[in-house]
Amino acid sequence: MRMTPMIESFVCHFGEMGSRWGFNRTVGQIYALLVINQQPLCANDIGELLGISRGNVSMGLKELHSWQLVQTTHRPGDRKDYYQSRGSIWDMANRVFEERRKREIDPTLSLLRDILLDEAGNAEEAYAQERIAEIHDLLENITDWAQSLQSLSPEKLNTLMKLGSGVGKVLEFKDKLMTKKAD
Amino acid sequence: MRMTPMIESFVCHFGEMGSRWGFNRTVGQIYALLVINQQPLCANDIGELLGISRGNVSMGLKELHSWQLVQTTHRPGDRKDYYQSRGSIWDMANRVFEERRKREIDPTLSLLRDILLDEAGNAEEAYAQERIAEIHDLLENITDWAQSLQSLSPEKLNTLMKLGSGVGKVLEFKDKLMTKKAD
DNA sequence: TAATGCTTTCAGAAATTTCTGAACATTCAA
DNA sequence: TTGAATGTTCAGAAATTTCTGAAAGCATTA
Repeated sequence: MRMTPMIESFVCHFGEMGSRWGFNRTVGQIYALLVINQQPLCANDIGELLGISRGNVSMGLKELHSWQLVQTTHRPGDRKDYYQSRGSIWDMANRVFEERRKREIDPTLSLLRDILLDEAGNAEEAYAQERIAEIHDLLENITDWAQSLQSLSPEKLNTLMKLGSGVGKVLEFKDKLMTKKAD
Repeated sequence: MRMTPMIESFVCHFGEMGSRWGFNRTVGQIYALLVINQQPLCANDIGELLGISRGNVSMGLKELHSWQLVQTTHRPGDRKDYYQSRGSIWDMANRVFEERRKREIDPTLSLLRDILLDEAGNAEEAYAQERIAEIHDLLENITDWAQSLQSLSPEKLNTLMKLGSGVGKVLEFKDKLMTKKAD
């Protein structure tokens, strides 16, 4: 593969974007490269295309592996490992959400829970606990919800997203039905 | 205010969490302090409580200000600025989403769009464009959807979240109705 | 107009993160 | 058993981010 300007700008940008999403620049660039390249690439190719050291490539691939975003393939009569992106773009987004939840939200939730179990020592701490409870509940709601959305089929998720704020109407409708039933 | 162990652990952790969410440790800690403290604090208090320099406090508050997460108040006969967190926890979450979208997603969408406007120079670029289009569409869908959810009232959003994956059932139901209507 | 009390700015220091490359590990073929 | 090809690790170098503190700015009051 050659680095055309189009491909280079994508890979570069994805590197920067990556660092916002919880992995570093190199990891983002390696992944970008593998996503837009139909043929699997070996570690050497990757290092040369991105101009980074072998060690760095190895560490980056290790990271992507732990995120289950790449898979390794082999060619007959060739001992090199070849790497490919794994799953659909949807899978990728899910993985990123999941990983971030595990690394960033869960520990926070657990700390907040611990704090809420403590007895407030004074009025200030009592107030603090109220606010912390709000944050805890919000985080918990959002993550629970995100998880239940992930269990929805992609088609249903798509319907839901297409609905946009129109989902409000559907909810009203459902409310009406529930009320009738209760009569 | 005093830094009790409970409050200290919250503030510390929020600092680390903050750095994952697009603002640095200090900004996270200052915000945590203001959220759990009912009384407004002045810059000096903040610096002392967190053990950071005057300049750092000022920069942190400036950042929080630009995110519209704090407001400044004054006391009669006191020239110092006092700071308070602003809005509900929900507002805070919205602000964070919004800011992150503006800073992280929008530039990427715009780059991807530009790339998609270019003519593919060869088969490799054509394949790359296909994958880039997938990413673009996914990002666009998600952000559009997130935006339309933000326009929903908090109560409706809450209903929706409580529904969890049960939203699937409601969608099926709506589908049936739409089909009947079309008959 | 000078002094005071407070905030802001920013150059460079300190801390943190990322990257390199040499050393080591592993596998296979000769 | 040796050596060639490849992958992995990790100490320290390089790059990046964050923080400090001194200087400057800005009102206000004496």
